[in-house]
Amino acid sequence: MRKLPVSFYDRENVLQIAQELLGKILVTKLKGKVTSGRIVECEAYDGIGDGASHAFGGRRTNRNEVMYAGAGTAYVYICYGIHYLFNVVTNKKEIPHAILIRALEPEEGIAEMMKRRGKKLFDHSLTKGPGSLSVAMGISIEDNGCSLQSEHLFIAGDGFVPDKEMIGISPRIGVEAAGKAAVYPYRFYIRDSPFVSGKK
DNA sequence: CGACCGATCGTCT
DNA sequence: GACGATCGGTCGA
Repeated sequence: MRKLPVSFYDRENVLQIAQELLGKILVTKLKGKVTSGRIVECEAYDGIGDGASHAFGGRRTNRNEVMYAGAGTAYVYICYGIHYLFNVVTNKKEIPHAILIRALEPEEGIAEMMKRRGKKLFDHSLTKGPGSLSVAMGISIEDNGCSLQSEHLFIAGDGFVPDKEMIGISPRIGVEAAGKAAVYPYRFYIRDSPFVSGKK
């Protein structure tokens, strides 16, 4: 298992990177607890021309400032006042590309994830959906701006690459109000994974 | 199983 | 002062 280098994130085609993130492993190490999960669903947000992006039209505020940081930075923000949503920033500094991680298949530390989620029984909802996976992985607003080369939060590969036909593509979820961008096929997921959120 | 709805608060207008 | 890149519970079929 090998941490993805900055060069993985530092590329121009955010759709390509999003697709390549499927099958990679998100890892956190917090207070001695290791939790990890394989990425099975993500969405690309393609910079200032993307009507569904927080950076649409070059918008730049305290909240989304981290989107303008260099490749391989964590962008975490609060959604609906309740949920932390975890994104990875791609492309060069000042170019606000990002990928929202929407679902994982748990690997290590399942008991710890269940504890964080307040679950007694293991089921697919453990790491299904961006808000849920943040809780399971212990990701919070404190991780906003954190480098993904950190020891406590990173994404790694173990050589597994999903076959092309395992990958589904669809419009993004929850962006109905984004006009033209609402129908862009920027969501990527593993077709047969029960941990994928939304419709297949 | 699908549709609906309330929770909850930081962010931007 | 309105509005979310959501979740989980409830209700009805």
